[in-house]
Amino acid sequence: MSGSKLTMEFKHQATVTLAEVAEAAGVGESTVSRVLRNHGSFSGKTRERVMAAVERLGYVPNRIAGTLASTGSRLVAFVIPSLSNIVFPDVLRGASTVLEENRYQAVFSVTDYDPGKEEALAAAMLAWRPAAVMLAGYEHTEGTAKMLRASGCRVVELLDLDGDALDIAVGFSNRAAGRESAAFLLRRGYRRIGYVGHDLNRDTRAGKRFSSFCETLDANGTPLVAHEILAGPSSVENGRLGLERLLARATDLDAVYFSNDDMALGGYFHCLAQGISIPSQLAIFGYNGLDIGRAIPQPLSTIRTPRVATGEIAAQLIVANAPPQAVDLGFELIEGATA
Amino acid sequence: MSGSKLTMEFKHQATVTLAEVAEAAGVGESTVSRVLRNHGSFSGKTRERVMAAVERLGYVPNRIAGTLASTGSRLVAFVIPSLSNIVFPDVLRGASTVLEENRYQAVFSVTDYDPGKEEALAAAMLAWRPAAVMLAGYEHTEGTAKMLRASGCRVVELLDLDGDALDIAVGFSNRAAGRESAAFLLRRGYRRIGYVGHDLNRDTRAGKRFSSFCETLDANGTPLVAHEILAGPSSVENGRLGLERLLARATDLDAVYFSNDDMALGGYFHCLAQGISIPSQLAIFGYNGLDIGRAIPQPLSTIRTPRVATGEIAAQLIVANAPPQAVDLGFELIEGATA
DNA sequence: ACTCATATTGGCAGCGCTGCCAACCGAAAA
DNA sequence: TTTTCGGTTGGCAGCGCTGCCAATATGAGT
Repeated sequence: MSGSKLTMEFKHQATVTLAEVAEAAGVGESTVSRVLRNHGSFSGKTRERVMAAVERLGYVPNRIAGTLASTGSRLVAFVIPSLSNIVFPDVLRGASTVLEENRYQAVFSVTDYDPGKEEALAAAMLAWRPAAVMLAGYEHTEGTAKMLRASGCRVVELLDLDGDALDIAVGFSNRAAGRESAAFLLRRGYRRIGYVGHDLNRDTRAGKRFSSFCETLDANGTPLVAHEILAGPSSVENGRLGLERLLARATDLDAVYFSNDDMALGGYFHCLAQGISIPSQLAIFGYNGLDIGRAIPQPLSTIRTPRVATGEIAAQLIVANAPPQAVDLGFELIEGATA
Repeated sequence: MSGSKLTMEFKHQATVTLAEVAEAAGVGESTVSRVLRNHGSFSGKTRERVMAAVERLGYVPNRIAGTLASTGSRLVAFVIPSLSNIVFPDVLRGASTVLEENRYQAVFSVTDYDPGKEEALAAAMLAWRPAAVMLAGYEHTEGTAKMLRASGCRVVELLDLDGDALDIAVGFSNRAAGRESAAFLLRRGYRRIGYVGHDLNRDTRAGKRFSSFCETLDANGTPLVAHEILAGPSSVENGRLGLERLLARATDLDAVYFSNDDMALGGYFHCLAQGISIPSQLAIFGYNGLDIGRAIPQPLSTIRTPRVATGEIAAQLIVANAPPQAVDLGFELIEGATA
């Protein structure tokens, strides 16, 4: 019983409305609204009276009501494949900084790399009438694309530029990354190259890197010698396991390309544990440019991607209501010491 | 000009309302509402007619309006210190799974470990009238606590149990973690112990671990020999740097406790690079139980924390509208090979 | 003192949906 | 035939705020 009483008291507290503030301040509702949003004109003493009442009553504006009444929503919806893959927290981090500065609010949901789930979650997001929906890459179901197009809200596709954008795209070319990785290894003189990766049907961006990587090797007349694809998400452990399996099958590799740095670190540790010397016996090349790659005894050779910047720029474009466009942030090849 | 026309078309598309669906289906608004929420009673043929109209018009319910009209909001607000520290993405991951299953929506913002910012962001969150606000730990400003208490919405404090909860708390005791870490090292025979950590004023949970760790050493009559605190967030690079500095000052340490696994990995790599043999010359102990700690050549000795489970349980309690309580999920000491 | 432009202000109709309530519709019961 | 009752259904008043517009106040100019 004291529980329910408490609840009621809470409810009462929570329920201070604009109208009550207006009454307490002895002004009209619209005046309070103008003062709080600092929009329109009002006198200094009015402002003080209103602020005093707000303070006294502990008024917290109701954004739900505000959003319904006005037009734009200041909500930005992220539909991301994963939170385990550090890429996405990094993007969110970049975006949230900019969004918070501009009083936007981020909402998110996680698709687990499942296009069907992406469609369902995108629909759920649209129900909040966000200012923008941000998703990873270009590979969406027909339904998702149709829905987004029809929604009238801005759409930002992140971390990929190899395809046609629905509206805005911010990122870099994964195909170019795969190509440059291969070119680098070839330039360094490696010829018997293998690959260790995770599920490419789900992570289509990793798939694009892999296929361009292979094409580049083919064009050079030194095709990929062997590859090992592990089910499940990328992880250090899987990288280690993958390299172990790959080397069991292909003993004479001189370099291995990994789907990303997590996997590459696993490979690095495998070599460390097995006494395989890097890069003289085996070279290792990753993707992402994680900080940890610089802290291991031999800095990891990899490609550094602008993950945080991708989030920042995407958010800035939305805040500024920029026209449709594709922004190429590029990437940086880190020579490192492992290849 | 074609741009503005496009916008208008979009707007038109986006603007399908419940009333239009009702009209198209030849039924009343409330009937459509009942069918869509599968709540209340309606006949089978009515259901079909409504669903057909929804499909035909591409209707997406407006949750903003729905939330305003009804009472509870199905929004859960996360106010987290950081997205760089993997702890928080892990918690979000656990929570988002449960929330999505229950048609709740997660919103978040990042305080950057700043209590003042936390207060501002919590206020902004409250404006969305969420069903619950989830924050890290117990250390909030007076203002934050007061505001949350007055808000009438559920509050969940995560990842800490050493203090008094506002409402619900889910996590484990950081003090116990510090204590057990020290006890483990002592049990193993280490006596000249050092510490490498990051900014403890900001990360108060790391601070609690550190102080309990020291108390335990003191109680044993073998106080901490030296410590090195680095400004800025925890990172592998800082761990490496920290250990380097620590060893420069205290040459005869036999074990080092790190504020978390990131830092510990940095220390591990430093030893690897310097040829310091682990654990015979120097033992290393971390905190968090990251996967990568198991993949390095010598598995890291550490404490594994239930980060994902913390998010899951917290979300479940909110979904179930559980009464105020503190849930201790405990942690697991991993003996590893580095201490 | 009188006029007119400008600065302030309040009233009120929605935004799109939910919740309540009255109305309606057979079919079973009287 | 009339009454009864549960299953269905539509109408409509808000939820709390914003945007528009009319009303009032202020102040400078003559």
